Amino acid sequence: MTTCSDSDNAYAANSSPSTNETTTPAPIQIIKPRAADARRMQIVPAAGPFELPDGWILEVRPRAPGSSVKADKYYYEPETGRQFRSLPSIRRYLNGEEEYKTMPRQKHRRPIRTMDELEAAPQTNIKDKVSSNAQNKLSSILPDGWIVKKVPRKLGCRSDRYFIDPVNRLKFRSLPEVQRFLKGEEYSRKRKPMKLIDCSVHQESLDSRKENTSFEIVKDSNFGTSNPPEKVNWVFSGLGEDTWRPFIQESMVPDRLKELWAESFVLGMTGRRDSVPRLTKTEIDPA
DNA sequence: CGCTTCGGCTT
DNA sequence: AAGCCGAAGCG
Repeated sequence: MTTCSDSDNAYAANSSPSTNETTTPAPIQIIKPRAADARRMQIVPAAGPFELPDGWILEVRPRAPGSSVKADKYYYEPETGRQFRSLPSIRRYLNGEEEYKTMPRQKHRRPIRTMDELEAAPQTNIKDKVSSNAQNKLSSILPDGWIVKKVPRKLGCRSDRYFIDPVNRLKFRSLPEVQRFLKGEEYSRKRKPMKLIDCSVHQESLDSRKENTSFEIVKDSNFGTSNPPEKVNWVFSGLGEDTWRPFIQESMVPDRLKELWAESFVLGMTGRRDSVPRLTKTEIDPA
């Protein structure tokens, strides 16, 4: 069973006579005809396919040419003129949901505070085997110091990975993207790396980061010779000083190292571009 | 417009 | 299963 209204997108079916490429086309309004025998009341299934109810208005507002997104859609309820930004939002509205405008968010889980909780937590895969093929692949592709961020999805059990270059403060979505970047390939408007946001202190930006997120730092060949970490999980454990806590396999990272990493991590995310420290063997070895 | 998440397709 | 990536959803 596939959800969503597949891509039956009601773009103005090539009936637009002007085939100008350079100018931004004007918004197009499509009024969905009301079926003669349209039922007064419509049952709206909470999940599954859902399409624009009869009589509703769809406005397609094209974006500037070359934009990574072709157009934005706006929907209007016929009687009230109430505007909606998406079909799911309309469905929520018709279902009588109070907060129909925004997607329902997963409840915040209580931050993890203890080792026991950490081990019990499903997504903080500390127990991952360190030397899997995947891990080796990461190490071989990603330059020293790069970070892999794994973001569990709100729904379902999948995750999205991001590859972060802390020095340039860029974020990529796949290894091929990273490789293209490293090769100095041009990137088109699409496929442009994302800039790392400045999440330095305070309010909204921090709030939106409360959820438990697992980070892995990919092995850095400079990270010492005796017992180099293949991977570190950074576990966000609530607000306060000791917020990001690195774990290697099961055990805590020695304090000195931890400090260096934390420093590098935080500065990489928030600091001035020119002040990002590089971890070097000499800094670490003395430990 | 830009970012996050979803979801289909590929590997 | 995991990864890639287009695109929906929405701030």
